[in-house]
Amino acid sequence: MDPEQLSAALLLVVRAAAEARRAGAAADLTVADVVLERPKNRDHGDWSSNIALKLAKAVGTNPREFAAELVGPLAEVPGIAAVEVAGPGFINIRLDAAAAGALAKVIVEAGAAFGANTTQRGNSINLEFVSANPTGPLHIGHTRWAALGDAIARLLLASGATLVREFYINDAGAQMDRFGRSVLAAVEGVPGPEDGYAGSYIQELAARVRAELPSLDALEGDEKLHEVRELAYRLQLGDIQASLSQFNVHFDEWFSERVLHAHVDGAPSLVDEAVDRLRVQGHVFDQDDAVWVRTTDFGDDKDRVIRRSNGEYTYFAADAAYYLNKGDRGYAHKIYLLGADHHGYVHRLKALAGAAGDDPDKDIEVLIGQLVSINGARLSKRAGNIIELDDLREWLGTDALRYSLARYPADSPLTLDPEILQKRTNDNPVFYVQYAHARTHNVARNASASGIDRSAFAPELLTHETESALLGALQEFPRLVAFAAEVREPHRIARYLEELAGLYHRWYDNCRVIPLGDEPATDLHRTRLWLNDATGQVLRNGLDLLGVSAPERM
RNA sequence: GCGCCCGUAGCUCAAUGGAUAGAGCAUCUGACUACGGAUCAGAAGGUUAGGGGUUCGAGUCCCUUCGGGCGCACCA
Repeated sequence: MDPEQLSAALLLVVRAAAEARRAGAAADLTVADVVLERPKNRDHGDWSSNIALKLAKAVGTNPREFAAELVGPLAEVPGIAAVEVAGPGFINIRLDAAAAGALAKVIVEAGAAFGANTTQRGNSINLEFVSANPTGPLHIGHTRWAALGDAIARLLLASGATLVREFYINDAGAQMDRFGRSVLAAVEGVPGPEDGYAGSYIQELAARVRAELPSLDALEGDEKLHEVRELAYRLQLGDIQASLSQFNVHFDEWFSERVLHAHVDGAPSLVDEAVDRLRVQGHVFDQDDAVWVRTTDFGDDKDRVIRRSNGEYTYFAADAAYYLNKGDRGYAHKIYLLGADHHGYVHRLKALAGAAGDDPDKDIEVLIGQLVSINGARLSKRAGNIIELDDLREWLGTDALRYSLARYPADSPLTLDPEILQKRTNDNPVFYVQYAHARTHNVARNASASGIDRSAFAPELLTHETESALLGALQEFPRLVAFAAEVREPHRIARYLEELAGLYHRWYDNCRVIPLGDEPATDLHRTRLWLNDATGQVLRNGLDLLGVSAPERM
């Protein structure tokens, strides 16, 4: 018996009880109103409903009394073993062992698909994240957005959304010239410009540029600068792409800002068109020889210049064109994952959506992630004291790194302690979860060697307290995936996996799959193997949603 | 000054307006002739920064004070 069936049964009972009281409010009730929760405290049963607390007033009684009227009919529902009223009027439901245990087989048969759901079906989403300037290597902040963004993408895809992972390449602004001049200076062995990039990676890029462009010395002036800049840009972007790929983050679209500024066959650029399109919507005005967008109409604290008095576009103009382009490509819903140092940009992006005629509350979503730091130090690419994604990955491994970063909500500032991250202990709970998964495979291997197989399935035998708890957690997984996708919070998957791993270890301690000594193999052992394998499957599916591997041996 | 985020156990952090606010680490006490102990059982640890409000019910929502982070360009 799954939660949907239980909700449907509860709905029927509630309707009948409300009608008996001649309360019209019950007629409008749907399954969505009858929310079942898995109680935190196992003593409160397998499932719990607060429906009596919510409806008591509407049906003209108090919660406990209304709840009491639901208990009898509910207890008659097949698969329900016990129903009781608790506290202020909660209804606690306990399933019988066979109804709860049937899930083990469902999971094993569904395999990798268990957890997939359709709650996001029909949503066409553009998820933009990382979007680092191609002027230097990815640092720990980018690493956090990469881990988080990719996990959010996996959650939404598992929930049925149409989604593209997109990386916006800021390759058209003044920072590219500073980058080019910095590399050129290094190539020529002279000090870099004061406003340039100073990390040691500039020297490395210069060496690679020299090696790949032996004819460089024949060039001069702007031509030389241009060649150096473009080659260094390609090399740096290639490095970024390789870093992310090794980090198991694969973008579907690498969108170059230059596309927005290009005049194809002399035609207006996408940026030109974007300003015109915003003007048509009525949110653009001219003042002091500049062109402005009235972003204050959408909550910004001041209006923003989109085209300067000298005729050049601001960065904001490219963003406007980019936003419109995403819509033109068919993505009704645009999600931006930005660092907290860009939070001042949220109102502007919302205003863009509004000025484009979209709904700022629905069509655009900006997720702000707080900064990551190490030992309290703020990291700066320009100062050159960054900690690179590549170094972190080699140091800690993709699995531990991705898991640690996806384990916390984005809006919680995160301080990584190198000392703790180096330890292979429960400070890195990924080891706890992965070990539980490896253990399920070990048990399955041993079972096979002992002649225990899945030839019999008798779920009514799964009566131990730890089996009931384990089944309860397994049952929650599809709803959790849907919820985590809806609120864009992958850390809920990580926390769930830790709980599930703990429940598995406790079950393992109490319930043997393989007979001890001369004990004969029974259907109980065989049925437990189903539960063992089901748990391994859910651990694997959950880890996969976080982009973390599930080793069969450790 | 204005805006956004945060403040929860000694530490790192959870908690969809629900029941006695939970995990891990650290501390203390136990379980290895083992389906790999990278595990498990138990103890201790809290005025959810302070105050007010909303309601059947507030760590969560609203107001306010204090403390911390970040941001407030015709830069990108």
